[in-house]
Amino acid sequence: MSKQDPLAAIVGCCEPLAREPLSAEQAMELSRVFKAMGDPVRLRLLSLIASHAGGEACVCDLTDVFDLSGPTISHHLKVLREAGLITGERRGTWVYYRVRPDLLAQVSAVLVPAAPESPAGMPPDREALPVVEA
Amino acid sequence: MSKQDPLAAIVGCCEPLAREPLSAEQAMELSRVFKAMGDPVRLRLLSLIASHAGGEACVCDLTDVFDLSGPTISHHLKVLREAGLITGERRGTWVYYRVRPDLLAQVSAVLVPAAPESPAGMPPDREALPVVEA
DNA sequence: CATCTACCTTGACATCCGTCAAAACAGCGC
DNA sequence: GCGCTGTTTTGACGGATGTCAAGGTAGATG
Repeated sequence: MSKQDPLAAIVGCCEPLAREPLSAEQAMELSRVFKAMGDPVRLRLLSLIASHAGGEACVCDLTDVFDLSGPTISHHLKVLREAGLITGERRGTWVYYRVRPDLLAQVSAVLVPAAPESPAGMPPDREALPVVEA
Repeated sequence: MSKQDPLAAIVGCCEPLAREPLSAEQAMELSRVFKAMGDPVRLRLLSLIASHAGGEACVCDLTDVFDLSGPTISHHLKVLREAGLITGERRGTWVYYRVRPDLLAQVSAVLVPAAPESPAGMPPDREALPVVEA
């Protein structure tokens, strides 16, 4: 459970949620990644980096997209970095960030709904259960 | 953008992150789901419900798993419910929760790394870029 | 109707978090 | 070495959040 590289904790970590409950430790590590993505600015930053031409984005490409100060963007990038979602590389005065697709793939796989191993014969009306009125 | 049913906002919402940046609105909706999963207790609750026999769990199955008070569990379930991740149904004095697999599938799909449309010819050494030393 | 169990809501509190101004650090060119 | 640009860190502040005690609601039973 390395704090410096959450990927090490998450690789091979978890069956799909629908198959097996997470342990307290697994939930602790995985929730850190979700919490990092739980802010709209950070989520947009992640998507900007992931989809940027060349698979990486310079901080200078990111800061003007938001009406926020430089330190705020820097702070958000740090949160993403520490969650293991991105890696950064300095090239001269510029810093370029890339996403870690392996981590995203892992997290994505944990969320996948019940695999085709779902029990056959489930009553189809189960899907129509009413939502609780709050 | 219904506040009562985030699924309505997320269905068909988003290309994979790696393909296209999220808009501010998309990020706002999606980050709400991630924020809901960004707490270890809530993530464990979600996994317990998702993997429970019969695809649903009664609150009474959940409360003893944690060393937390009833109101805290209730609050967490509410957060998950309002994020659209679970639905609840009262049966007599008991309340049963189920996950919404369609929402999970959507969110999972957004996180999937670059699809097979990735540009061929990417230099393989790109994966070995060093992590910035903090 | 009274009593019970299960669950949810309210309000208070301590802790956490997003934001920015100021300061500091990293790298470059002269 | 100095001045510049780009980026990160630090510290303060206001707002958000996890937790629980107290209180309330929903449903079942006698």
